[in-house]
Amino acid sequence: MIDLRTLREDPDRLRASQRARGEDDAVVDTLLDLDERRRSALTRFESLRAEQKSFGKSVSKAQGEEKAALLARAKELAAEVKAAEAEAEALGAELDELMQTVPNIVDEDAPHGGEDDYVVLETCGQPRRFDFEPRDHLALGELLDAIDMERGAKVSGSRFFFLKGVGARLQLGLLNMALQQAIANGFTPMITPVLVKPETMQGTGFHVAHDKEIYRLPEDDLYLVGTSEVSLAGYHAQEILNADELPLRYAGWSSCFRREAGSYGKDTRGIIRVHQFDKVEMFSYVRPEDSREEHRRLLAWEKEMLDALELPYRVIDTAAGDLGMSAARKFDCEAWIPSQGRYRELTSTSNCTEFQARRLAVRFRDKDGKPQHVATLNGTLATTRWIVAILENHQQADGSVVLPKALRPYVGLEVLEPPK
RNA sequence: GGUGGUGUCGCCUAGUGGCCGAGGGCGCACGCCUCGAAAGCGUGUGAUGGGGCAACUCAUCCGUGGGUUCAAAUCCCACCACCACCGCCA
Repeated sequence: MIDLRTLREDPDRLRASQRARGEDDAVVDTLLDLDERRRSALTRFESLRAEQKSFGKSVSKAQGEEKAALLARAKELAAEVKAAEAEAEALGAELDELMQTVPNIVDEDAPHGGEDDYVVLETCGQPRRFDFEPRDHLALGELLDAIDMERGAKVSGSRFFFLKGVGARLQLGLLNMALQQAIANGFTPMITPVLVKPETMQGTGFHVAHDKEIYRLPEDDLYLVGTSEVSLAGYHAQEILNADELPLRYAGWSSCFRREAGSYGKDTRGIIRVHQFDKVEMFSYVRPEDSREEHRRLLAWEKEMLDALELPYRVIDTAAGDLGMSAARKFDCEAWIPSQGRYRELTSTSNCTEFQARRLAVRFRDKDGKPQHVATLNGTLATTRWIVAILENHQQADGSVVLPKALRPYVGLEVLEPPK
């Protein structure tokens, strides 16, 4: 949620942001008008209510006929108060509903434009030259008896899979390595709920009612998270944190669930795009003025992981039109995928500034003792998809895969070999 | 799933329709006292929104949401969380 007071003082900022995202900036005028009407309705209600309260006093003191007369007037007043309150509430609800649909104000440094208008910030490592025809990750996964898509589909449908044997070990090792790195960098490891209440989902910036990505359990009014970011953002909801405990950094380990509606026919082979995967996610609560620096730190930690795994990748600065609801800026790291001859997203780090905190009411006390919203940020440290890059980039002609040194102790193997 | 109990300002607690427009204690902050501190004494002590340059002021908030009433922390209903016991089950 954006800040209403900022909007009143500087509506052009939101207009510019909306245009950068390629969205309608007329919403600004609608918001301002609604806000104005709500405030005057609220003032009307409040003065009526004050009158009612003082009037009620005289009723309790009066006796006999006088009391009866006062009671009659009091009843009228009560009705007026009720009507005024209802009006203020209705306008408040209307405003709130509209506010819920307004995305975060984008960072002015974010590139303008849509999905293809990203800016490549840097390229790290060189795509490897193969002296044989490299296999794709699924061919390797099947050869290694590590990935079983067919039985995944049998049991759960398309885009589900089993990780088996060295595949299971690889994922556990990878995620554990990520978690250990996070711990070394001061993060508190967390294993989070994967089912959350609607207000948690909504507060993080996902539309429970409209988002096509979300799995729902309507009978229980619970929602499967697409990332532990959701649970970690909700973790401190409704709290006022101590300024001296910031920044708070959590590393969440969870399964993630995505419906992938509308991506029919895209990435249908293998585990690039699946309904359920596992992820270690970094999540930071910081002072708003520290959020840009923290964003760079998260990016640096992502790169540390990718470097340790000896993967060639590039870093892109996502354009405004391709940012999610909550993000003011987003950097993605994309690893080279030899079988596709292109870079694919492995990590994504977003600076959500105070947007999520405002919705979830996560605050801290500033120097003057006043509560202020924190800024929240998130970034990927490892996911199931990374297996794709590891298998493909480190494969050998016989289908075996030489694990990068840093990963070996976590997997307990140096080379993944096809079973005899 | 069932039965019973509990839910008040950071913590503990008072409060069974108007004197609660929430009292007290602890904690915390400031002041007095002191060479300094402790103790003691005094003052203050939340959130949200509206108005105001400001001191300030008005409204809302007693788990959440409804309802009854001129008036609700207090009465009624539903829900949630926690505790205890019972039943069922990885």
